[in-house]
Amino acid sequence: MPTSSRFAVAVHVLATITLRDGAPVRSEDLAYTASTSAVVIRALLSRLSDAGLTTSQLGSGGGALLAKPADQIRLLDVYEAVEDTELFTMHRKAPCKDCAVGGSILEAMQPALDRARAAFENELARVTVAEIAAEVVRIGHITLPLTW
Amino acid sequence: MPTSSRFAVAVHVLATITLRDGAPVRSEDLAYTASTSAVVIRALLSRLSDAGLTTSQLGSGGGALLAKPADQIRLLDVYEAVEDTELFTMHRKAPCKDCAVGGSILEAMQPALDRARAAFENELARVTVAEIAAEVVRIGHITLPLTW
DNA sequence: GAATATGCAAGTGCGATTGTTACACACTTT
DNA sequence: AAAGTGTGTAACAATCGCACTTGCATATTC
Repeated sequence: MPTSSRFAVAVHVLATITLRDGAPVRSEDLAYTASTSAVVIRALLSRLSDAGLTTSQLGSGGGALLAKPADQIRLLDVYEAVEDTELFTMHRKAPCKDCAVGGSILEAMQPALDRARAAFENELARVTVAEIAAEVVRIGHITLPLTW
Repeated sequence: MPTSSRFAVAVHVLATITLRDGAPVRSEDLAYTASTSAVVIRALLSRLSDAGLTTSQLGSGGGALLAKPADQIRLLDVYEAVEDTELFTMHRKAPCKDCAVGGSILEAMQPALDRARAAFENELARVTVAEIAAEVVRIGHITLPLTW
């Protein structure tokens, strides 16, 4: 399963921008801290921007900024902005519809899977980027404002 | 996020075996209802067997059987038996440890991600294969015992 | 002994993710 | 205005896991 690391990197990026407190952060710098490339970061920022979480500032001294306060960005918002695949992947080819079980297994599973997904999303909705950023400060003994 | 369809197919397989009520089911027949190949099913059954959920019977008239009652097999057991990847995929390359955020972002996110995962697993633990099989019967208007 | 069914290994095809390179475009500064 | 800076995007290669197929050894039932 090519599983994507986009969610983790996106939270990393948003926490970094948050701690810069208003100063734009270049995709190149974000790429450095996240151990990836600037192109990947820009693709990520493109999704975050589409979701209304960030904005970008062109030209010298430019970079990425938050489009709204960090305490109003939930991890669920980030997750939905950057993650493409469903939590559960069903049969690659639809099950045999003429079979007793195959004909209704998907419908039979759905409520249970929906509840699991809802519980999952509910927890992600409880945490904001601001809280993650605060945790970073607490754990890392960082002195603000951030220099690097 | 998992992109394998193993979990869905495994639940399908277990529900089918459940409704056969004691009669072994050949991997070839399971492959047919799940629209896949017998080799894929056998690989799946190998994992389920390792987890103590199924057993296999060789020879003519053989096939897969449940290793314990269907109402004692939780969807969480199935999920853990067949799914390899973590719910959240972290950075492909570890983030820059010398950076203010990179040095502690993983640790900072972990509690929130753990809560989401726990909520997810908790819901999957509430549902059993027996309940899914009962839903299949209810939705599909099936007359037991299962002929196909 | 013959037929049946599982278990497993090797090789192919496919799709998503990530990384790389290249270039056009917009904005800021001098 | 011109130069420098940074974003946005496209095209391509590399990698990885999943799923499919083929082939065969092994164990069990009839």
